[in-house]
Amino acid sequence: MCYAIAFFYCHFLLINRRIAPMEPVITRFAPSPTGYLHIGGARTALFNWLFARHHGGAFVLRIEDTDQVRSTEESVKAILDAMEWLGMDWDAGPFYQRERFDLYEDFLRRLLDSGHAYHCDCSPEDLDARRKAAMAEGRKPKYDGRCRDRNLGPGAHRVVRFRCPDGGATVLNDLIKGPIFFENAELDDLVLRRSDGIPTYNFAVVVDDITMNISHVIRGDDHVNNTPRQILIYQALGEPLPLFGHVPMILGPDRARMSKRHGATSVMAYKEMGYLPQSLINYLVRLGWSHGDQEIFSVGELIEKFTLEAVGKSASVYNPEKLLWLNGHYIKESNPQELASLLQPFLEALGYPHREPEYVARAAHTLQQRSKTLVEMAESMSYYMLDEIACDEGAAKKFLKGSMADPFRRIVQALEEAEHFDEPSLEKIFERVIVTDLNMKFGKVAQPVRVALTGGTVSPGLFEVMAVLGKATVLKRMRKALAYMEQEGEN
RNA sequence: GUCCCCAUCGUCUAGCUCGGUCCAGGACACCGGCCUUUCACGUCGGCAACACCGGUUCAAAUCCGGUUGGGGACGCCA
Repeated sequence: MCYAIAFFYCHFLLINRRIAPMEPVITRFAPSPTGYLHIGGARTALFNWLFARHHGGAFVLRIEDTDQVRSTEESVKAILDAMEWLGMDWDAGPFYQRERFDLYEDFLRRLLDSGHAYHCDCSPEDLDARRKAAMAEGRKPKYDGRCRDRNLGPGAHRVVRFRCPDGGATVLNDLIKGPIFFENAELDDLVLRRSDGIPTYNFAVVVDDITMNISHVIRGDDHVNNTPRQILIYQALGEPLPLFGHVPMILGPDRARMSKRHGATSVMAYKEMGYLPQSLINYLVRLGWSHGDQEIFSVGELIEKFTLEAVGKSASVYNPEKLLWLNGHYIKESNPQELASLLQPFLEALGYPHREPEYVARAAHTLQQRSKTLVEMAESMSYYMLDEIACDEGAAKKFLKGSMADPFRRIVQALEEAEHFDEPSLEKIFERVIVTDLNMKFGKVAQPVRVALTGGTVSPGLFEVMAVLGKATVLKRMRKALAYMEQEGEN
């Protein structure tokens, strides 16, 4: 019976929507400034942003700071910084709920006047005790309605509660999950205004979404149960409903809700770890959303292709390895000049001396295929950046043998005479000296040269490295290695 | 405990709307071959899933019911 009514209601909503399409599209991201922007929040923001951009609508940023105790200005700044880094620009805001208290009062007045709200003087301690008792007896821990009909006026230590209908059902016609039915009897008389006069979240969001003309409320799954209460408030106010879309949660590897203990959850931590914003965007959008088999999306493509219909219903597990892979992909795709400037803070952090951006770009270019983060790339660049390289002792012992002294001497000599120091020329020189003159395999000398030049056994192709380093540096390092080998030879 | 949601490879997912084209496709990770001056990149190949039970049907990953499992919500937090 209830379902029949609910179904009918849904049908009504659908028809209604077709007749009066909600134009224009206005979405919002409404974080509470109680910490940094985390992965989950960023994805919610992203979906809202993409949806608005896709429809040529507006994206609003609103700071939900009604929690006086936990909200901080640093958090606001951290969130804005992260939004900016990810490239999600907003068309209006940021709005602060603290600055809108008068507005909430107006709406509260309407509810009070129409009898949809009432004052309540139950103390928090008392409520807590009653909730616990109800739980213990297996009853729903909802407000028991004690003050409902006491006709209390305003006063100190009194809150304002919403008078929830006793019967009937409320339908949430979710854009992602489909219709969801709630018995109103399950809902309770939620607090709209605290005893200190500050509105609660559930009331403030409704007022804000109404007054900001939000057409689509796209938010986390964890808000599903709040939605019927909010719908009831809209109805009590006689205001039209926005459309709701609840996106599934992001879980940690243990399938529990993502939290700090699952590792880095702060967006900005990824910046510090040398991730590119487009990697995070691309990774995040694919958690819950897909477009056939495609994995790589530019932001432009996302705006073009993003729809709520393609968002899945089930929660997804956060997988940092795939993000790493994507970052490697975008590093390969980046142009070296850009990379060089992005690299700058990481190079400085490692204490390398300053080098020309053009030089850094050429060095970075040789490492694009083998770096998954900017941090990794910066670390790999030590032999490009430092004058005195640190040589791995094991590698030196193994490869800088006395038997290599002769080939090295010849290489040095040939290099000294070299007119051009580009890759093809260098390759020709080595070909001549090693293969033709000495009848040796290039592979024989490659590792020793690599150790001489980079101090280690892992690096980009030798000719690439030499071309970047330049004649003077190459010769200096080759001679130094030669000296080491001659010394070894004597022992 | 009550309410709500979800359920395809280890993970992200395609397919489910319109049941046969799916002994289930792609990607990450993993394993192996090739390429090769190291490491990577690239490339080729491999491993690996429709949670379970029942129903509807000539036919079910796709529809229905139940079970189990997982998640979320039950605040004068958001």
